[in-house]
Amino acid sequence: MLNQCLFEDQEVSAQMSSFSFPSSFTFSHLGSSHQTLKGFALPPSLYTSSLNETLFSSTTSKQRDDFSPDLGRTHLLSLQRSSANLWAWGGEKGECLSSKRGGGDDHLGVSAMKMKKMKSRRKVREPRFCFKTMSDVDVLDDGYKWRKYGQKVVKNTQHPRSYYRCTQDNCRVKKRVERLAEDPRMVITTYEGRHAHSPSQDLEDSQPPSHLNNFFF
DNA sequence: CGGTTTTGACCCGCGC
DNA sequence: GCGCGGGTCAAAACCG
Repeated sequence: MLNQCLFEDQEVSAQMSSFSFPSSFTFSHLGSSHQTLKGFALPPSLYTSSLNETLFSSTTSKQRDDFSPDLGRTHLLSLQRSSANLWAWGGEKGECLSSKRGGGDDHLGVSAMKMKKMKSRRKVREPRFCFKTMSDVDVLDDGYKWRKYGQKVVKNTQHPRSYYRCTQDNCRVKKRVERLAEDPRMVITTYEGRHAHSPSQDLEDSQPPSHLNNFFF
């Protein structure tokens, strides 16, 4: 397949299409070590060596019910089916998860408080962008600095999934990396959220383009 | 010594 | 209600 791009979310689709992705997306910085796509980082290998093996996908984390079943996104692995897909929709009813649980904080232990914190973070609706590419290395250099915060062996796969977070302050972008069970040569990289800064070097506060922000809010 | 990785524990959502 | 699977935390280990 060739640069298959799947959008499960109209909003994302609309915004992504503003730069004619994927059929005519261009990499003007091909010479540089990284490339960003309105905040999404695209590993160099993606467009320098294995474009024809790349599958793109994007979602703003709406419920899977919203996904149209005829998109042929079976390649997008369990991500689509994971309960984790439900984490960040926020909005909709405008109610936060913690209020739903109706519990008081008093009986929550320390870790429970932690989880509550996590949940409040999840309220934020963050787009996700997933692609697979053929690569020898698991972690593709996309120009951003990542810190690994977890690794998990997922069922029916012999390769662990790794979880990374952007090291930039105030940047909550995450990505996870795993190899395809059926084809270990393929690396699945899923970005969640959008960088509000430029790649790598910290540049004092960059200048977050406005069109970037409306992806977050 | 500061930042990163490793890894076991923990929590949550979901399906049965 | 319980067990399972996935995502995250955080202490310890590691590394430059």
